[in-house]
Amino acid sequence: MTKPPNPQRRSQKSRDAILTAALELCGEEGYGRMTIEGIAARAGVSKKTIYRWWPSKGAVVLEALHEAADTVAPHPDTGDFAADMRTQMATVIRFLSPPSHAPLAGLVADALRDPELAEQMRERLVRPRIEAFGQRMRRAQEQGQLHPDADLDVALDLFYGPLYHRLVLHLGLPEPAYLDTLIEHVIRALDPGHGRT
Amino acid sequence: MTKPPNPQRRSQKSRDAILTAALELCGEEGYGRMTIEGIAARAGVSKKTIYRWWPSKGAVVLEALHEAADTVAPHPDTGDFAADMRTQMATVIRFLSPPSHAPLAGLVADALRDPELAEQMRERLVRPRIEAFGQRMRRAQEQGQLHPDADLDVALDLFYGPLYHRLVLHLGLPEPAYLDTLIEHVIRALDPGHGRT
Amino acid sequence: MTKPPNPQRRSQKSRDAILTAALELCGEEGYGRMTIEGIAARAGVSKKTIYRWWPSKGAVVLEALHEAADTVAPHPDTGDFAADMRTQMATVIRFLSPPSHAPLAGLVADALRDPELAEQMRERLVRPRIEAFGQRMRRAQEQGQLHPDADLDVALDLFYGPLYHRLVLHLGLPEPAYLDTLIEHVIRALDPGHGRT
Amino acid sequence: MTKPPNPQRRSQKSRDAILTAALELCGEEGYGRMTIEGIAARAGVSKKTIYRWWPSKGAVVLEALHEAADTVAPHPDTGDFAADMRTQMATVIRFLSPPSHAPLAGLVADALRDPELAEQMRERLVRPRIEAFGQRMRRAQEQGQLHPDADLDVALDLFYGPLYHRLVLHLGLPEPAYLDTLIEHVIRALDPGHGRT
DNA sequence: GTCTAAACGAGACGGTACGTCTAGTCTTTCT
DNA sequence: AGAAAGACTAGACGTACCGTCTCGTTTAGAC
Repeated sequence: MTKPPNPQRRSQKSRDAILTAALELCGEEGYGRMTIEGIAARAGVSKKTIYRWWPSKGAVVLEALHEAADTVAPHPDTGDFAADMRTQMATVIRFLSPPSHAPLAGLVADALRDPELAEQMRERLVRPRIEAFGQRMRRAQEQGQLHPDADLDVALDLFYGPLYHRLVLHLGLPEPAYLDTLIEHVIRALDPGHGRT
Repeated sequence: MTKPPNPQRRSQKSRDAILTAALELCGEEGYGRMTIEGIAARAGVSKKTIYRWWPSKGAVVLEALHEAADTVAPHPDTGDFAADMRTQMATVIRFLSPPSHAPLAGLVADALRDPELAEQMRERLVRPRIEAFGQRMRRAQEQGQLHPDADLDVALDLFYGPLYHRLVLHLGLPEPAYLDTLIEHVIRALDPGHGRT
Repeated sequence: MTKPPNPQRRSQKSRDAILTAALELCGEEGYGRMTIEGIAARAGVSKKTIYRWWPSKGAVVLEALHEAADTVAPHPDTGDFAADMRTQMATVIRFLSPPSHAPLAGLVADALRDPELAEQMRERLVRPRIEAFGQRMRRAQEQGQLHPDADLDVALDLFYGPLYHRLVLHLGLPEPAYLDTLIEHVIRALDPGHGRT
Repeated sequence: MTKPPNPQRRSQKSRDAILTAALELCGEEGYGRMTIEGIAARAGVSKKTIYRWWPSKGAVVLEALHEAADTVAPHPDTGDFAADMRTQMATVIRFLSPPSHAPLAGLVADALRDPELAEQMRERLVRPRIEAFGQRMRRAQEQGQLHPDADLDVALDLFYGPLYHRLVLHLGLPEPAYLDTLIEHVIRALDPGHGRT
């Protein structure tokens, strides 16, 4: 019944102010204490304008992260796969700390109870990063730094699983030394040639 | 200043009704839509009684899960470590999948924004299961099914990390065949003898 | 600072559509539920166009009523003053009764909280009708049907006061028989010869 | 579905604070600009508490007026009916004039678009005053100051009609001298013995 | 077996944020 | 330049829960 707004007439200024305010407030007060009203006030924007373009607080944060994310944690390629993974994962860890103020952690929490948001998060935020990881991994295989039969899915699970496991069970994100240990184990796991003789 | 209530005079009937109502409502409406008011109404209990004994909705669900959990996913010991892990992890996966995932997923979501709850969850729900996993792993080492130098933390991260990673990023929990692949990789990773020649 | 629009370039079509839409909506949904947005939508006109020419919803309705009113309740002159008053007042009563009372009652309500609108209503809608009543009364005096010293203000108050009194206190507008009784009383009151002996 | 609140547990303090705040705000900002939010803030009360006991702003003002009204305009009885009417009507006029006219005028305006409120206003605010007027009038008849056949309804219409007529059409409430003239006319009208011989 | 203190049910309270609504302004595009 | 379309800021609306706070009413341990 209520016809959708016309995106062509959208105010770029308001959009930017909203996304900026959301990230700021998330950092200052934590995702949980941040409210739509607070975002509107900070951005100097009417609540209506937020509700016109986003269905929920999570959707705003998702778009803000999407906007910022490409520059945040790219996969470097220095030629040393293990070292590059260490660099990239350290960035991700920094991005998830501290959990209560991390936009991504809040988004993860909301997505656990909002399937629509979960799908958006997966498709817009997660998938592209999985893709980027896949490309880096394939280069590592071509350069002989990773076994050519290594499975992308398994690699993803073993590299990043520990991070989210520790994040959501509050076991403490890995320290650098432990991160090295983890990466070493995973690379070994991905080499099927190392099975028992 | 408000003195704590006397646990000796606590009504067992109310406590049980509250925990039962919480799990029921969680299943029926979802964790997010469940409210303290709703639990009180369903349990035939005053809101005050809930707030007297628990600080938050999450704490109620945590206790309800704690009550139910010991029986949920014990670590079997048939003598075959890989097979036992497969069995146990399959149980965990079932527990993390719809429709039964609501209470735990909701709890995880709340804990991401409530450090107090996060600590309770870790100490009461997670730690005991880590301990149980540790015992099973040590037996596997004694029986020569796992390398004696295998690191407990790494093992935990690599076995269970993929599950939570996939849960919170909504990538779909592992199917049985893929679960086998994962376990195989992890056991290989835990064997330092499989390092480069 | 915003200069007034040039009335010469005003679109007659828009003006008519707005006034028509206002009266229609007033009848269909009631004055209170009618909105400027609704009028604009119904008239196929931009809100801006309404605000350009009228300061408020009340002003639109006022103009619409003004347009329609001259033909509504003229003072007949059959030579019988009492009978003519009965006719005219019956018309007014019909105008103040459901379902047609919506525009005027709404206007009256708005004017009670908007002095600007109140003044417009008095000058454009009320004054001309008082003038018309005055002319009819003076003819009645010339024809000897009303005492030559009868006071116009008092006559107006006593004839029409009961109508508005009953309208705004929701006491029910006069039935025909009671209207006769009222008119009889008023005409008697206006004859100072009928003072105490 | 939503069961009504229990009046026995109602907080008298909140009720009084709300009614007081409503009348104060009405005087300070005017009925139209007064909001439920404003009343709640001024009274130090939650909006919910207002909505729990009253359906609308008008209902609050109605109750506040009802509370205050008995003491406002009683019908004196000095033995001189005309003089007493003059006194009482002057009080009413003062009550309907700025700045004190705000609550009643606002209520009248709201009642014109809210039938429920209109009925409440009539039954709780208007009827009792009509009854009081009727009693005074009957005493005047017994004391021979008013014709024994004088009609209560007509008397009410002719005495008070001019006040409301002038109020809602913004013609200016009667000055004292004109009030005398009016009363004189009305008393004459109510004496059927003064008809033409 | 009373007595009595505290836990209980019920639910009203002050708050906060929600998501919706309309007012009135401003911007863009078309005629 | 006027008008249509409609996005914008502003802010009140009425609702939902929150967590706190009385109220009487059980009820269980101590006397």
